[in-house]
Amino acid sequence: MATRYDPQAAEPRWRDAWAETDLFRTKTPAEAGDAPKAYVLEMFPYPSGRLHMGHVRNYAMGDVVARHRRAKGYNVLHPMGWDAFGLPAENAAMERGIDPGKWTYANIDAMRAQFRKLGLSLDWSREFATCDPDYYGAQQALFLKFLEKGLVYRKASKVNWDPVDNTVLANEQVIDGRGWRSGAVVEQRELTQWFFRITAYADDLLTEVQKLERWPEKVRTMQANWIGKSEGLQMTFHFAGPAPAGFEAGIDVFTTRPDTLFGASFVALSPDHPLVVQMAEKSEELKAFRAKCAQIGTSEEAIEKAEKLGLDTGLTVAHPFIEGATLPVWVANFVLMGYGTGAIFGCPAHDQRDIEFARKFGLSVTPVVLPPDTDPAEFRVDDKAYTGPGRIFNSGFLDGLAIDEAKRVAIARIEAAGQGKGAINYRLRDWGFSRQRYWGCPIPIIYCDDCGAVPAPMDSLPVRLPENVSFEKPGNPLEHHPTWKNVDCPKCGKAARRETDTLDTFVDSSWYYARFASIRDPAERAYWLPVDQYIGGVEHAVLHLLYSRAFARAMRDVGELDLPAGEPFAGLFTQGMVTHETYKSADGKWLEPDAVEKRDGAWVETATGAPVEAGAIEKMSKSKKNTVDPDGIVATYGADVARWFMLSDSPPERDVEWTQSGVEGAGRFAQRVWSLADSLSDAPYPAPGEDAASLDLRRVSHRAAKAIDKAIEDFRFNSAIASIYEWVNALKKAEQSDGLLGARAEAISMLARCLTPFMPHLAESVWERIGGKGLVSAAAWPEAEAALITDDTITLAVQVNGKRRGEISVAKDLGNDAVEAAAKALPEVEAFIAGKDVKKTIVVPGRIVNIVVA
RNA sequence: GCCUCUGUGGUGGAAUGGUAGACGCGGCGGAUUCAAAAUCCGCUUCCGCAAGGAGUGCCGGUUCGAGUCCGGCCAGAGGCACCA
Repeated sequence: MATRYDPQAAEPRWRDAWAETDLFRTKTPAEAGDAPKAYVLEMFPYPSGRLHMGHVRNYAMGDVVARHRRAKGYNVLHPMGWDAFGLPAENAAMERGIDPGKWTYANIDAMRAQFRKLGLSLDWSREFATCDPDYYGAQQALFLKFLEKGLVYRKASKVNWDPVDNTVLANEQVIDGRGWRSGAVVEQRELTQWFFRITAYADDLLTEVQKLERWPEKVRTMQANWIGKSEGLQMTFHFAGPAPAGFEAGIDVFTTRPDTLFGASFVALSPDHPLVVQMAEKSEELKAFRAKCAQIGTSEEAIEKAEKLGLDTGLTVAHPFIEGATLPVWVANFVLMGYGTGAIFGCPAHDQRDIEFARKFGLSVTPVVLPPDTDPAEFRVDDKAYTGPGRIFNSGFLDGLAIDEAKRVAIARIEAAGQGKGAINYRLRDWGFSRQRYWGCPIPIIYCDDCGAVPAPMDSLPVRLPENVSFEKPGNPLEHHPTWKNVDCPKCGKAARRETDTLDTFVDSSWYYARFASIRDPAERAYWLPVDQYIGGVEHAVLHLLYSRAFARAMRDVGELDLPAGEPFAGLFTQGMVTHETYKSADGKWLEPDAVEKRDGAWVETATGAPVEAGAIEKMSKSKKNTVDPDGIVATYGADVARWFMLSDSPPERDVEWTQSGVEGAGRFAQRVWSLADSLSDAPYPAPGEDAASLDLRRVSHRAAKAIDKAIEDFRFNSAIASIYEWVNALKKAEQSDGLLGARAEAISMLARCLTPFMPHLAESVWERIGGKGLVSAAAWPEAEAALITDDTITLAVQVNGKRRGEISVAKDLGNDAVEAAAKALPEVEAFIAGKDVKKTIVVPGRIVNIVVA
């Protein structure tokens, strides 16, 4: 009597069995012996309190890799923890009066329970949350070591201020002029902040990212662009007339186009340039101009319009190469204080911004780069700057040189004159990581009126967050706490104050991977790192992944970490999102998938029967109400089915659309697999037969095992799953033939092992049903027998003039001449070559025959 | 504007330069059933009765052979963006 597989009964039973044997606890290096190590890590979650489908997909992928590696004999580290600091906890405190810590730990408990139901092969003994005092205390120690090494410093600067979240944001956290979390338009404020000197590693971060072969090309380019290296010249323009006080030396500019110096027609300063700030004190006109520039702000719209504003300062500077020539000095809104020196020279003929500026304000335009095959007399620049290749002209000693050569010569001339130097500039800025929030890692600094900023003593760590804070007042609760900030100066003992800023939560996630590796034994850090396979969303391509790479270098420089090339993540995979169709009622309200159904081919609201418009397929989000709750899916279909469907439908790097029918298909498949095992008699089974049918089935099995193995290695989980489907279909068919029991039993034993990474619970049930030894989660990957994955006879396609006309079956090692003859003898081929002149025949052994006729 | 990626049936997607459309979803047909559900089996790129022809966003090239390589376009997605 056929039985059905019941995931609700089976899944908890197997999870208990894994827990009892502590199956996924990593071995120590000594226990592991010769086994290679594999550190498989998925980006750890923020404990929002609820799992979503994106989590299921992310962690299902990681689990496939971890379980596969384990089966292949690796000592696997596959940990889980919580990125637990952050604003949502404070928002909950404000809205509902709950303590952020209690709220967070309750969420962690809820999510851990959900995670456990997924059957992930995690080593829970290494679990921690970033809000654990142990963790953030260690982080404070790191901060102090960085400070000592000069990698952390404090300075006053203009910062991005989020008026809704009441905190500073890093440049990386400002998206289109808005806060990445709040969406509020970001303001500029002058504040004293702690900075991480990420620019110290700019060059290394750029060089090494190019070498990360197991990272997606996309992420590598994104990081390279973000770092933004420019090589050029930094030089000084001397004033032609009397220099303003304090600027006797002249004006420094940075340029990547020293070859176009002869085409310079003006120098432009940023409205925030110190010289402009100084002059504005005595000039109402300049003051007004600065205000006007500041107004435009950084909003998307403002930059889109990009109207060029300018004001002539009346100052002039001397041209470095042309005796007696002078250039006017302007203030221009398009010159940014934060990049280079905050001043440029403008060469309108060969820079689009400069030409727009020059045309608007009537400045001269001198072309100095002549495009190839162009008559100098014919060459004009109107409103479009010429930025292509060519030869230098109108340029004295640079005439006739190619652009690159001219750059070198110009730089050499400026250097010889002592007026400047070849220089490299980066777009990357230091990371301001102070945040004016409560729920974060306290910065271990004490301010003393006499001693200044004093590091908290190492033995006073962790500097703990106070409990019983009030969220009544806006602003930083630590600032408002009655006693917490009052401490004595560690140096002089006088009354002093704690730093009330906390660290950006991106600091917490910049080194957690190292904590997992060393939480049991500090000596294991070197054994486990780097992470062999890191998996997460592409939205972290710049922020988290860049910070982590920089942190790994900083940790190396303070003796905390020793990594080849400084890289923490040897392999990176960025998975796509989970999407779902959206539904809208006639009055424009979003409807949940559960509230609608299809009747007679049209979508209607289940409750009312009112028509529903099925809309775009978008990322699951609460606002569009197109989310599907993993708990419900797990309760209905089981964790295996949810995992399977997440991986089956799309390549892992692409988005996958969640569909009801797809999940049902996955559920059907699970039953089908069960039926294969269920239809076998009880073990023991005979050895596979030697007959042709048995051999055929064995070939299918051994080839499938190999194909699945390879596809998992290559992160082609959807292809691995397709191979499993084919295999199962073949096994289903084999049920109808007699005498295949041995081959079928062998196949199902192999299938159980190949299925384990994807559907671990079902695989255990199948394994148990066929009398497998121990747990299949602990079993080795089935090795394909070489003799069974090669064929004696092969099928070759036969083409005439590149078009397929038939196929032949021949012995594998048949000679080319014989193959050719067999191909030509095919009736369907003969029809196409009869009476024609066969010019040549290409025989690709094992592949194809192509007969070329006139 | 610059950079990166992606374009294949009704649909998600397979194809080391070698039989395009594996596998899933959907659809159609059949078996089983009193009937249904479940399950099982088959068919399913387009045109054509067929022989055959066409076909991987568009145009061209390399090759015996191109979805795949090269050049030029078009469209969509993502990233960066007044970065000198």
